[in-house]
Parts: sequence; C-alpha cells; structure tokens
Amino acid sequence: MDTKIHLASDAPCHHDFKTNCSNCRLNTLCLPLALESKDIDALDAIVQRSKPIQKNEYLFHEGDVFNSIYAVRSGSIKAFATTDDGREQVTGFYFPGELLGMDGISRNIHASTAKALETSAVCEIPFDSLGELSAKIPNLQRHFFQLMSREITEDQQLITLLSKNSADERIAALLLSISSRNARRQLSANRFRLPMSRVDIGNYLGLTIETVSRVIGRLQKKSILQVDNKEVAILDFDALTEIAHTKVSHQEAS
Amino acid sequence: MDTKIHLASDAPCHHDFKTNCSNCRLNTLCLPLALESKDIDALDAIVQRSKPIQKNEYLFHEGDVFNSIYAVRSGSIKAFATTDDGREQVTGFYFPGELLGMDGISRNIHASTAKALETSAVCEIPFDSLGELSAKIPNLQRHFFQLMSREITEDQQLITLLSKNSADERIAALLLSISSRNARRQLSANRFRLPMSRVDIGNYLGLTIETVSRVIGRLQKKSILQVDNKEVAILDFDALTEIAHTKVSHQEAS
DNA sequence: AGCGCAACTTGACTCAAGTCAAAGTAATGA
DNA sequence: TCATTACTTTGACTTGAGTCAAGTTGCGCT
Repeated sequence: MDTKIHLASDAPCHHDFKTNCSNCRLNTLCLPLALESKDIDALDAIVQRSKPIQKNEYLFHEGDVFNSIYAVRSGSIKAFATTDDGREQVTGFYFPGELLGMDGISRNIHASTAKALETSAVCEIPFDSLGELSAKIPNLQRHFFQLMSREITEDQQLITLLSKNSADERIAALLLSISSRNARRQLSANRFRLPMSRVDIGNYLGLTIETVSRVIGRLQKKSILQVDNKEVAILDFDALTEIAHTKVSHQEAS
Repeated sequence: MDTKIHLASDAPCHHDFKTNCSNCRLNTLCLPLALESKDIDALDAIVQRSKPIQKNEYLFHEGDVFNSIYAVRSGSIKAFATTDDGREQVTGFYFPGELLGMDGISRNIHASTAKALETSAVCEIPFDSLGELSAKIPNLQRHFFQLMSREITEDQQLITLLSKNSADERIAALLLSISSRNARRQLSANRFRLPMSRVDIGNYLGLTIETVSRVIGRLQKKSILQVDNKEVAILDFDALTEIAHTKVSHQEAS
C-alpha cells in the first residue's frame, strides 16, 4: 500500500510525518469509521493533508468552484454564508473529526465560506475521487450518505432552536453541543475554551452580542456557568440541560 | 411527445397505470435528471408506486425504521420533527418532483414525520437498492449526492431566514419559494393555492398564526397580494421580492 | 340546509430581545 | 512598555412579535 504522504513540510508538524487515516486518532469519528483496514488505506491514498491554516485564514470562499470536502484534524473552523444584502449567517462550527463543505456538492460551487477560528489542520478529500471510491466500497458510500444526512438533521435541529427557543435556551443548547462534541474526542465535557467570538455565537444563534453577553452573565449569576472570557466551566450540567429543554408555549403543527 | 397530462388527479389514477420514470412529466426535476434512458429504466425497476395517500395520512413517522426515501408525484407533503418537550417543528414542505426522507439515512431511523397536506401520490425508493444502483451508475450517485446537498443548502437558507429576517420578510420569502417551485412545474407563478394551514406556515417560519395573519393582511392592504383564504394571487411580484430581501441592521460575523 | 367545530382575523396589551450609548478588558504590535 | 484597536460587558430605552381574548368565516357532516 502506498504510504507516501504529501505533507507540507514548512509547517511545524514535524511530529506528524506519518499521519494517515489508519493511525489518526480521529478515525473513529471521521470518514474511515466502519471501514476495513484495506479500505482505509484506499481512502488514505486520496486524502490530502496540507499545511495548517492560521487563524482567520480561509479554507474556501462562497462561490469558489467546489472540488473537495474537508475534515477538521485540529483546531476549529466556522462556516458562513452571505445573504443578498451582504450580511453574514454563520451556519456551523466544525471541530476535529467533523466534515465540512458538503453544501458545495449541489451546484458544484461552495455555498459558504470556511474560516479558521484558530490555527487548524484539515484533510482535503477530493470529491470526485471520493465518489469513485464510494462506488467501489459500499461501506464508504453508505457512511458518506450518513454523514450528509447527519448534516441535514443537525441543520434541522438548528432550525428548531431558532424557531422555537428563547435566548437562554439557544445559548444553553450551543454550550451543551460543544460540550458533547468535546466528550466525543475524550476531552473534558465541563471545561473548555470557546474558539469563537461572541459575535460569532450571536450570529449563529440569531441573537445580538449584547443578548449573548447578558445570557452568559445570567447563567453565571445562577452558578450554572463560570465564564472567564472564552474559558467556560459548566458547574451545573443538569441545570444547563434543563434550561436547554425548557418548554415554551408556542404554536404546534396541526 | 407525451402530451397526456394528469390533472387534478386526487381520484385513483386509473389513467396512470403505465406510470414509470421515463414517461413521468417530473423526470426533469426528480431523481432521473441527467440519466440516460437505460439507466432510467434501471432506476424505474426499483421505484415503487403505491396508491395515493389521503389528506392527513402519514408517509412515515419520526422513529420509524428507515428503508426508503420518497419522491412526491402529486399533491404536497409536510415534514415535521417533534422536540423533547413534545412540540413540533415543521422542517419542510414538499411538492411534486421533490424528494423527502433523506434525514433518516444517518441513523437508519426517520428523523421526522411526513404527513400529506392533501391527497398525494408518492414514489417510494428503497434506499439500499438506490445505494447499489448508485454504485453502478456514476451519474445517479452524483445526482443523489447533489440532491442531499441541496437539502443542506436549503436548510441553511431557512436558518438564515429565521435568524435574520422579520416576519414580513419570512412570509414574503416563503411565498416566493412556493411561487418559483410552481414555475418549475410549469404552473402559474402568480396564482396558486396554499396547501398548508396558517398554523403550519407559522410553525415553519417561527411565527404565531396571529402574526402570519397580520402580515398577510398588511401585504393585501399594500396591494402586493390578494389572498382569499388559501388562494393567493401575487399582484406585485417586484414589491414582494423587495420585501423578501430588505436589509435589517443586525450583527455580522467577524 | 343548518349545526358545530376548526381555521382564520382583528384588537389591546405585554415582554423578550434589539438598539443606542458608554465603559471596561483583553489582545496586538511598534 | 505603552498605544491602539478589537472585543465584551452593562445600563436605559424602544419595539416587533407574542399573548390573551373576542369575533368571524368556512367547511364537513348528518
């Protein structure tokens, strides 16, 4: 099997020289999930690992020709779309083991812009190659369909959050989402650093930064959170979960 | 050229007995798009056409085992998800030529419930068969990836709408969306019947029925719309488009 | 036909979140 | 190190959409 990895050696990841899907510690979260060893090697052969991108650098821009999807290896990425009138809507935050760029498939043009929230490393997966490989490896095809479907269900959960929940509930839900994604990667579910600004949080959740700030203040006063700028500690997980699910009287579908 | 059009076919479609993908008048919108004739026949062989479902009947329920996706042939379907606390969120309205159920792929369980808004006919497409066929027909695989990706971008547009737009803008955007989907099917872009109730519209757009009603009233007073219960006439298309895109000062992503 | 329920409209009032304004803090770089 | 800028917090005030409460209209059903 080809183990020649094209690694951009100008970057500081000298400890990383043998990176491939087989030994990547994210391979239970990412595309290789459920693949056999030889199939992982085949996938590995089409994955391109480029040099890390710095904070505020772009992975791709809305309108760019779509060639690849990307898997986050380290760091974090935000994706946002620009509306007709020039405003931006943050559509997602992506952490290690998560895939982004799938919204570009439909028109062969990226539908959103991806920007690094901190220094990050990504794997680039050329979409044509992935399609060809999927046709040969049924598990890969199925898994990729599942990942796209998961993006759909997650977007629908965000739709519900925006449509039905108060500011407090939205913030609580976002914090819990980040917490559980940390846990998936064996990191602390209770203490973490938010890689995104208050502006990004507000934009993602459909709130102003003032409201974000006030809600966080409120949750601190209730001793549910302890927040020091971007460092968050969840002191009362149950209370936060409770808030995220609080009923609101609203219209139901008929 | 096939000129047989099935009109107002809410009755058992006896005239429809030879329906298949090749002669379906929706085949330029639906899955067969971009397939060669012999590939359409292969697709046709796995598609199941069942009897029409009546208004308020269900196509599938949230939590059901996922086996198939569905293409709307006539009528209209709404999809909705139930939140932890029992409320519902309408996640989409589906018209002829559109595919639904793709949110069930990720966990092999339907993530939403699909209910007929009126008497409707659907094609059921077993997902395992579609996967196998996709592996053999590259164009079909690619097209199905594109349809899933389109669902993602459409959900992201709804996210933006809910996050950034006023009640008037949301209603205008929904009406324009329905209008353009009508036009795609060679129906009038200016006069149509809304198949869904005000409750459904409000639920979908994150508004109460009272607000929906008031906005529609306002648009009528401005002579942009003429609405008689579910019958809508768009009198001033440009003004409606203008409203749908109105700027609102809000936070932008950094 | 007309009863009865469900869907829709309209008005008066309330409130959660937005806007505007002013400090206070952290980060960056010369 | 300080200066400049960007980000965050807090307070006072406003407002768009929700809530509550009647009505009105439409439609299915004996």
